[in-house]
Amino acid sequence: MLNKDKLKTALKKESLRFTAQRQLVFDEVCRNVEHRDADDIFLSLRKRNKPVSRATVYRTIEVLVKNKLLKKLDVGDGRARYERVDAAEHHDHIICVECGKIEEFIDREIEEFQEKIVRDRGDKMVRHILQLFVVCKECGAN
Amino acid sequence: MLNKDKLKTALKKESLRFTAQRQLVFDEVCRNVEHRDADDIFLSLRKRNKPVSRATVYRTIEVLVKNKLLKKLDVGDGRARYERVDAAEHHDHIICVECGKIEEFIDREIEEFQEKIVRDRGDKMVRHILQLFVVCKECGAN
DNA sequence: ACTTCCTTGAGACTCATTCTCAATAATAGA
DNA sequence: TCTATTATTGAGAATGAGTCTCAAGGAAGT
Repeated sequence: MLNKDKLKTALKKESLRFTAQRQLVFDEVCRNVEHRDADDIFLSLRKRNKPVSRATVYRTIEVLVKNKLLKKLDVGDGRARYERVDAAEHHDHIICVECGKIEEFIDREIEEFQEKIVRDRGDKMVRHILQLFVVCKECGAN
Repeated sequence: MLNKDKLKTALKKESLRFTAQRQLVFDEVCRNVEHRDADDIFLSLRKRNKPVSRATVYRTIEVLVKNKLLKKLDVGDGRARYERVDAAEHHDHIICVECGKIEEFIDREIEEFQEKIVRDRGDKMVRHILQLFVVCKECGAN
């Protein structure tokens, strides 16, 4: 499905109108720069002379997250990060506490253990967070 | 080691003075009510006629977290929770997105997988977060 | 095109947390 | 113990990410 159609589908599902601003925000997050915060997106649009207000950026992000076109990431510094969701598999994050670099990893086995824990308790998994805070190889070398 | 000594040791290590306020905050968090936010601690002290200012509560919490007498927990609602660290083993959290209940679990195998991932990359683990967001059994039944 | 009612933008507001700074208290030294 | 030094405290101001307000503008159905 084309990007534009993904957005339109999501908006229809939410009974929201398709607008130029929502398209601009979605285009911006689709530029595939990873782990950006809301202000990055706002400023990037403004810089490219496609200004959309902060309020609209936040409002649009909310819709995108709700419809799984965008993933929200909390790295514990009080600013949410967002990353585009595409066909790629679910992944978790390794965050360097010194340089702030965020990398991704996947571990099927851990995923399965998590599922099992929840299933065994009789709960229903909604989502999960697995974050490994490290001093990365480069930072550790200094 | 006695609680008071744990605090004194931490303060000495940080070159900070032992004060009645810091003792009060530490006593309060040691009352073992789990997963409290900073304002809970502040209000609880005030209610028991042991008022300590918000600023001091926050400042003391920071020292306690840094010295691993308290663990900070981010459940994604914008208010940090704190739980006392005692002899008990490290654990992770299951959070119900409907009722807000926070429970704990331990899984040695997941822990080991995490260690291995970091080790294999050449990074050094500082801490990790594993949170399973669920609809719990009780909430799912309704 | 008309009408309805949703969306937008600018800035006010919220709320957790941090900062400021003058008054107070802890510690070291005499 | 008394004093000098320097850290700590508290009240409230400041911060900053995110949310809300509401009048003006725009999308969509008829």
